[in-house]
Parts: sequence; C-alpha cells; structure tokens
Amino acid sequence: MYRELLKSFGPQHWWPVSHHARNPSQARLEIAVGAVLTQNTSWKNVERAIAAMFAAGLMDAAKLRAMPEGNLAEVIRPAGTFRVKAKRLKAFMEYLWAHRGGRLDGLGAGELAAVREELLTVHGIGPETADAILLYAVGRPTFVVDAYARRVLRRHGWIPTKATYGEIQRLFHQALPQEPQVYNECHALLVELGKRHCRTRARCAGCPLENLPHDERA
DNA sequence: GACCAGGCACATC
DNA sequence: GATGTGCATGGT
Repeated sequence: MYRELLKSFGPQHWWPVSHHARNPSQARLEIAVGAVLTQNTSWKNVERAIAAMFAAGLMDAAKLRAMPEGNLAEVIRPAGTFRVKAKRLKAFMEYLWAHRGGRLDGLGAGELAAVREELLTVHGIGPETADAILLYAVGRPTFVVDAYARRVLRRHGWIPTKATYGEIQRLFHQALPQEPQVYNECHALLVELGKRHCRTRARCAGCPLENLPHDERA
C-alpha cells in the first residue's frame, strides 16, 4: 500500500509548516498547536487559526501560556470548537512548564512509550494528537492512525470494524520499516488518498490501491 | 439545509 | 468496556 501510494502521489513533505515559523523551536510549537487545532477539523480552517496566532504574536509558548483562555479562543475561532481547543492548548502549555521547562524538544529524548504515556495524561491530547506531536514535532517513530487510515484499512477488509487505535497502530508498526521518515510519509500519503478519492467505496476508478489484496471476510 | 472535516472528554448504560 | 453526545467553523 505504501509503495503504491508513494508511486502515485510522490513525497508529501509533511508536516506542513507555515512560512511564519522563524526557527526550529517555533516550528515544533506550530506543529504541536496544529495537531490540537486539527482535531475533527479541516486543515484549511486550521491554517487560518495558525495565521491568526502568528499575527497576534501567540506562536510562542510563554505568550500562549500567559494569554487568557477566552482571548485565545477568539483568536483561534476559525478552527472551530474554539473554546474546547483554547482550553486544550492552555492545558498543554501548563504541562510544558510543569514537566518540560516550557520546551518541546525534550520530547525527542527518553523512552518513547514513557513519553507518549506522559503526553496522554494532558487534557485534550489523545492517541492521535500525541503521536502527531511525537512524530512530526520531534521525529519519534510512532505511527499516526487517523480517520483516513482507519477507513482505508477497513475498506480493504484488513481490520475489523471494531479495531482499536492501538491494534491498527500495531499493524503499521509491524508492516513498515520502523523509521520516522517512513511513518511520516505513509500517514501523509493516506491523508492525500482520503482527500482525492472516494469516501464511500473500497474500489473506485483510478484509485492507486484498486489492485491490492482485498479481504472480503473481515 | 445536510453533511463533512487529519478527535477528544464526558455522561450514561 | 461499549455506545452516545457536545463542541463549532467553513467548504461542498
């Protein structure tokens, strides 16, 4: 699947970082913020919210931490569910100060499973958001299972409907070389596939995956 | 006007 | 543990 997608679409160069980011540290913050903002939301709307944050000088961990939640909510309004997300971003900043000295780069070291568990204790950070931050902000080898990945695997009968996040992630970890660059590319390609091709059927005209094995039992 | 988008927390059973 | 619901903008 990965090979077919790469052949069809080419490298996706993810995570998409805006031209506003001044340095690697700010880019990491933008990625982590984007991971929260994109929860159940189109990327287009997230881009607007991110641009508004830069315009307000809020793509800065200290400024973000100091900003009242209600004011932050108004800035990120275009992202949708903005009150919820303002609360989550604030919670994330509090975690950064309490456990990481206000910096993200420490997430790049230490035992991956332990760091991941730590992130999962933060309000508003679930498995997908944690994995997106770990993979894209600090380059850790953990696969991001999103709605697209789940849908594609389900359509091909490769997972049962009730498969959990962890079970699906395990499939990717077993099937792919355990390297962040590969997980990065594969996840991005799946999103591209989801955007370009049918949402309703397993097989549709021109789909790069139409010749892959299809398990009808699952 | 319905439906969807790169989830998650929370209530209820 | 499984299922249901609120959150909310902007595009199709």
